[in-house]
Amino acid sequence: MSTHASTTSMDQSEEGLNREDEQEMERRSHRLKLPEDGYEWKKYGQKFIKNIGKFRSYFKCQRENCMAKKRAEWSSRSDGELGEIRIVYEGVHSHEQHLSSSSSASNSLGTATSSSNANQYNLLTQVLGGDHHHHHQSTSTPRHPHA
DNA sequence: AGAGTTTGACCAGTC
DNA sequence: GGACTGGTCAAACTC
Ligand SMILES: [Zn+2]
Repeated sequence: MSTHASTTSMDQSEEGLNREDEQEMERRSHRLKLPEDGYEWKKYGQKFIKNIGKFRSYFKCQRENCMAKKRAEWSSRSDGELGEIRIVYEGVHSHEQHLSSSSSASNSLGTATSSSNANQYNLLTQVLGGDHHHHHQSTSTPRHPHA
């Protein structure tokens, strides 16, 4: 038996998508898109804050000379329905934002830079356990200027 | 191939 | 001193 017959069975060398792969891909295709703010961010962490029952993602500006950070927070919904996403900016940018609203979608070559993959992140849960004490700290609650 | 993303583990601060 | 939380890093994975 054995005798690796040339391409064995589950060889995903180049073209061989298994159901699991497709499932994974499909799962991955469901990502949360954050509103573009004109800056490029790199996600470096995500955690679930059980205290508030919300997810929190951590982003950092991609500029080498920029240390601005961004924090995205949203409620956890098992229905797949996300509440409102609150974005908190920390630090200041030492550069002007380059990405802008209009003038995007322009590619001489069809490099498919489509804005489809602008800001897509996967939602997952991190288990946090233990709720005993309560802490009171000025939870900055930014209010909107106006509804 | 590379950049960007994902996820668990680690660290620090707090009580 | 231990326990818990929030924040960050790094390896692994994806595209
Ligand atoms: Zn910046």
